[in-house]
Amino acid sequence: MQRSLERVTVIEKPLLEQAEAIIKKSTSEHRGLLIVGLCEVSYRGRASSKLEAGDRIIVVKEDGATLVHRPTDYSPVNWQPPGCLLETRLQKDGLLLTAVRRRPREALRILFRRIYSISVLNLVDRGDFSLFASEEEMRDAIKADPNLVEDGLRIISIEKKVEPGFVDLYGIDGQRRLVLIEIKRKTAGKDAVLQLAKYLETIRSSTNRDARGILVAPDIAKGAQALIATLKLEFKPLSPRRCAEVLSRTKTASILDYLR
Amino acid sequence: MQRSLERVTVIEKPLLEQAEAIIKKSTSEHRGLLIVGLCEVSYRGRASSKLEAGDRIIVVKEDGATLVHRPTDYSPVNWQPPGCLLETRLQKDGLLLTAVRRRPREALRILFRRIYSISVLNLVDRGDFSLFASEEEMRDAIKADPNLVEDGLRIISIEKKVEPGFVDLYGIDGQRRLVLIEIKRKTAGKDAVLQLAKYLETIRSSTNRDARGILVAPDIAKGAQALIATLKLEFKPLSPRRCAEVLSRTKTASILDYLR
DNA sequence: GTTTCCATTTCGTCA
DNA sequence: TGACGAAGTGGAAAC
Repeated sequence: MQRSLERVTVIEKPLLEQAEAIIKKSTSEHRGLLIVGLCEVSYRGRASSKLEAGDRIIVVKEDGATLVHRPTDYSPVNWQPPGCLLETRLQKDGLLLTAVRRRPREALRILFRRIYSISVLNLVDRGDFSLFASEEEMRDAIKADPNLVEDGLRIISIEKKVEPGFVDLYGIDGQRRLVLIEIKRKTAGKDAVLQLAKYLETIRSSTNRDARGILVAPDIAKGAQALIATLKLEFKPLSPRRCAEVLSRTKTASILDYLR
Repeated sequence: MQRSLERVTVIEKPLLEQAEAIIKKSTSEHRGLLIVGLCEVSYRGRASSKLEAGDRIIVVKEDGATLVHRPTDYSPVNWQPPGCLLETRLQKDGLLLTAVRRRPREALRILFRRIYSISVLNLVDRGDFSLFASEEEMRDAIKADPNLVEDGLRIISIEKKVEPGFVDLYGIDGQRRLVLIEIKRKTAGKDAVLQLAKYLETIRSSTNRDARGILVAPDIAKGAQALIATLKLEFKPLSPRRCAEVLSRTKTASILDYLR
């Protein structure tokens, strides 16, 4: 069939009978689908939901991942993760598309009353994706250039085990004092401060040495700010952006330079 | 223009020049778009990312929400939330679609090398969406029928303020003892146990009365199980599903009966 | 497999 | 609008 060689094959306003055949064939061949139509949606599984009739965009991917998108909003209103079992059945009341997953047991049911268009996809995507300046990369940036946090700081270890978990960075400052660093990618809250305090307490009692606790984050919540003062910890503002820049200079010719 | 009255208007294999005009018109009119094409994507903002060339599905919604989907996986590889500013520009190297948001300042750049199809959407979706048996609804269910947790239990207040936060339910059992209830929609971990223990400690010291702590959840993690015993707390298995059923009986003829 | 924690979390609610 | 917690969170890494 020549059409299947096309990256996209569009069928406009198919009868539900036609749509049934197209969808069955596409899903059996593990092809992606874009369906725009009038439908009702229900879900049963980790929770239960019901979506009354309306026009929606349904994305069915090669791996079975199924998304039901309304005309607005970022999130799909209903969905099914990759690896689910897809079934299509023409009923009296419409064309039923079900996506079932076991473990957890859950089922998505899309009942099409009308279909405006179906796009059968045959896409090729081998492009690499890279994301930077995650919390881990912030650690790397600080490790590469501890001056980001404080002049004279030296990092001894990262993700050091300190009960009851791991402290992000562990170092020694210019006055040879121990420094614990807790990193947050975004606004740090009380939890981060308390976590750091807990680690600090553990370190102080186990080493019998004083230690500084520095919370590194792009910003700090008000309540956390007060806690910082109360617990005599410190806060050092540092954005992921800055870390990405530092990483781009420190590590290698960066992909950042690629981005305009 | 008659075509705009259609729910879906498909343009297959447009020249990039044509695509530019179509996309500009559609976005200016706040219409949704489905674009399938060969593109490169970059993002700068809360983090930075670069996606090399490949075939993708781009969903642009009426509210500006923009999703870049690869042929597999649930999550969009890149996106921009609703309310962003969309711009289209034809360049020598392709058709550039940018979605910019302020606060946080971030930009999504999609450079199309080729476009396989564009679907201009004109969708109508007024259907109500209802999700049930969320954690909040579990609270409601237990409040409506405290026997779900334990016979003779009476609920005094919900979301009661207990430093350092709020305890889900606050009640009195058959022996007139205070009962704190922590609810989790899914498997409860140590964090839930520790949280409950903290509230319990606060209550015990502030009221000088003993109190029971009951963790209500569909399941409990192994480590949390051990903690429960150690801290002399209690665990009561209760599924969101069960809560939904109870709510359906208690509240009104349920939407549950609707499903399936 | 389960547990834990991060996320360009998103999404809701509430002060 | 900001802050805080829940989510059918999803996703990755650790164990």
